[in-house]
Parts: sequence; structure tokens; C-alpha cells
Amino acid sequence: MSLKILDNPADGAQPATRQELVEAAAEVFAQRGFRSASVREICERAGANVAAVNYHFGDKESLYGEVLKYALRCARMKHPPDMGLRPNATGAEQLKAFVLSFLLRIFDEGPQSWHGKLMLREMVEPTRALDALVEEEIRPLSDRLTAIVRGLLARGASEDMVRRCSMSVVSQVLFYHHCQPVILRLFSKMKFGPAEIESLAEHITRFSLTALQQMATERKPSRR
Amino acid sequence: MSLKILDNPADGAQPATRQELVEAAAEVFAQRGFRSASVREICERAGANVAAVNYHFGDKESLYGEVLKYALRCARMKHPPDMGLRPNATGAEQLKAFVLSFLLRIFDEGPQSWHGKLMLREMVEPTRALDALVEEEIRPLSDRLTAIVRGLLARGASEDMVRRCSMSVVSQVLFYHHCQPVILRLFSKMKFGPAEIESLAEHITRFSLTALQQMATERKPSRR
DNA sequence: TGACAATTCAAACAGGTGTTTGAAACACTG
DNA sequence: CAGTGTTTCAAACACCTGTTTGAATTGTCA
Repeated sequence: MSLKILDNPADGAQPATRQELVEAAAEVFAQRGFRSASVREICERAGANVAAVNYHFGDKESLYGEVLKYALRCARMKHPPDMGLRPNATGAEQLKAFVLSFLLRIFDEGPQSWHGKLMLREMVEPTRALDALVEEEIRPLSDRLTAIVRGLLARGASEDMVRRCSMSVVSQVLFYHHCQPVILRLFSKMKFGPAEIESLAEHITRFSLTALQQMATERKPSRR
Repeated sequence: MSLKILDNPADGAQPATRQELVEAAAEVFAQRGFRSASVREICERAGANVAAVNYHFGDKESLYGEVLKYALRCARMKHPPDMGLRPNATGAEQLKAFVLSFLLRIFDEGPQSWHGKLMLREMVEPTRALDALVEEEIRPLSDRLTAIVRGLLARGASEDMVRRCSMSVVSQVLFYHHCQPVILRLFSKMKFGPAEIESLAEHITRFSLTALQQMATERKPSRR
């Protein structure tokens, strides 16, 4: 018995079917959702036979799990959350970087806009894959943001206050993506190109910073 | 003695089939989405025959449109956006009322939690019904909010600024509903009962008010 | 080369989908 | 009562779903 050796010298077309299946599936899953996506369409786009999914991944759900991991890995590699910030950056700079990188990750328009769409679908209709996703991908991001916000609030701010303010920040980022269909219908002139995203990040950062500074000084009584 | 208008010897549930179909469909559509919801399950829950949907509504999509209208009408009647505010209320009071009524509408847990779920699904996978929905239901709400925000900002604030600040407000409201699956996994202790919603409304209002007041006076990016 | 495993393929499977149909049951009017 | 339009029903329709199968093809190594 021989274990499969991955490096194929000449054409490398051997394991390519698997990869093409993942990429085609990412596209279809993002566009139609897990349930409505059909194995036949995925295989057709990948130029593979209908049985290819079951042969390479076992079943449709396993393929979906693979796609989710792959899409998140791509997005994180493309737009790392620290954005090459220097280590002694101010809190405001950290917040700006966090907001902007988040927007870029979500609004990536490239051939792989999978990440944002897949995540959004997980919000509406969570699959078993979400639990692992939260722990491995989302919680680190959440912890990073709360740390930034904690630094911007007054030292005595309760953890509850820190968490709520963090949510107020991230909510503004997610809104423009989650509600895009409505936003575009409400304000037909609105666009989401690179320039607009940069401008958006600036607004969100400024809005949040001023709120945080104010909340820092005028604090609710810590205990009733 | 029956208080029904129709003196029906047998049952009197004759025209009730249509209404029961709408309510059953609302539940199933909210739970499974338009595509994944099956006509058979809807009819079963409504205690009707499989052919009932096509007889009463023509096809599945028309039933969905009817459901959407019905759900929004219910939600608006249950939680009117002005919340019985007195006409000379301050801008801050108006903002608080808007935020709270919005949260209540979205988080309504009753036998009809359809509204929030159906709207969320429309965001992810817009159907033809969304266009009418935006114009008839969402734009009036949007206009009301921008008016409130315009009043809270400085007189010279640009319309762009007004719009962005309005979005910063409404985004905080929607976030807690749109991202509930992730929020519950991140902070397992979080609940969304009436008390928590009231508290949430207070935070969102305070966060936004302080930001708006600051943005009103200081137009340039803050130092720090 | 021959042998053996990995991969592809067309075909079929069992089950679910929205929708149609024609007859039966019903409610109401004359 | 008979007659008429409305509503319900079981059955069937045509199509799509994910998955399986067994043979055919391809790749790899002795």
C-alpha cells in the first residue's frame, strides 16, 4: 500500500479535481446557500462527474465544511486583521485598522467574494460548522476588538460596558454588508468600491471614537 | 351560543383555510426560508390538503408575498414606531423611542416572531417582494430616523453625514438580531428578554447620542 | 510489459419538490 | 327538493434532489 504523494511533477492535474470542486462549490454555496445549492451544478462548474463530490468528500455536507474553512483561510490571508500596524500604535489607530480590515474582508469583490456571503448565510441559517468557526475565527477577532475598546474606555469601565461598546463598533461594520440589498434600494447612488470603503471606515471610526471618549468620562454608576 | 357571524351548523371554518394557510406558511417560511419551505409541510400544519395552496393563492411564490405583507402589518400594528410619543418630545426622546420600538419589533418572541426572521432572510436572499417592501415599509422608517438624526446634528451637517449617522444608529439595532447565532455562541450568558432589550435600547441610544453631539460640534477628526 | 490501485463515468436509485387533475363533498340559492 | 358555484381531497404528474453502483478509464509501480 502506498500513501498518496502530493507533489505531482509534470502536469499536477491529478488532485486538481478536488481543488476545483472546492472552488466551484464555494461559488455556488455563496450564491445559493447550502440547501439550495445542487451537487450537479457544482460538479458541472468544476468540470467533474456528478459522483465526484461523494467520491472525494463523502457527502455534500462534508464538502460544505471544507469550503467554509477554505474561504475563511483565504480571506484572513488576504486581509490580516492587524494590517501591518506598528506595535506602538495608538488606540485610535488600532481601532481604525480593525474596522478597515474588517470592511475589506467582508466586501472583497474579487473572484472570491465567498467569505462574506458564506458568513452571512451562516448567521441566518447556522450549520454545524458554525460552532468551530466561532471558536477558531470569530472569537480571536472579538477578543482583539474588546481589548482595543477597553483601552479606549476609562479604566473603570465594566466588562459589560466594554462588550456593549465593542458590539456597537462591529455592528456598524457588518451593517453595510448584511443590509446591502436594502441599502442599495434605499439609496441607489451608493457604491462600495475601495474609496467608499476607506471613507466608510473613517466615518465608523470617528463616530465610535467620539462615543467611546464620551462614555469614558460620563460613566453609569457601576452598581445600581 | 356562537358569537360567530356565520351561523354555520357544522363548523364555520370554511373561509378560515386561507388565513390558516397564511399563518402556517409564515411560520414555516420564517423557519426554513422560501426555497426550503415545502408546500406539503405548510398545508399539513394548516390542516389542509396539498392542493390548497395552489387553489387559494395560485402558487407558492404568491403565498410568500402574501405572508410577507401580513407579517409586516402585524409587526407594525404591535409595535408602532412612534410608541405614543407626545408631539413635543425632545430629539433624544424621539431617538430612544425609535430604537426601542425597532428592537421590540425585531425581537418579538410571540407566536409570531415571523417579522424579524422573514426580513433577515430577505436581506440574504432578496425576492421580488423586497422592492415593494422597501418602498412601503422601510423607506418611511428610514426617513423618520434621518429626520430625528438631522435634528440632533449641527445645523450645517451635510446630508451625507446625516445619512451615515443614521446608519450607525440603525446598524446597532439590527446587529443583535442579525448576528444572534454568533453572539449566543460568543457570550453564552446573553439573553434577549424584555429587560435586556430595554437595557440594550438605553445603551444604543446613549452611545449614539454622545457620538452625534460630538460630531455636531467638532467636524474635524478628533486628535488622540 | 502486466498488475493493482486510484479515479472517472453513465446510469440508475429512492425520495422529495411544486403543481395539476377530476371527482367528491360542501354551502347556498331558487 | 334540484341546481349551482365553491371548496376539499387522493392520486398522479413531471421534475429535481443527493447518493450509489459497477464497469470503464487512467495512473503508478514492480
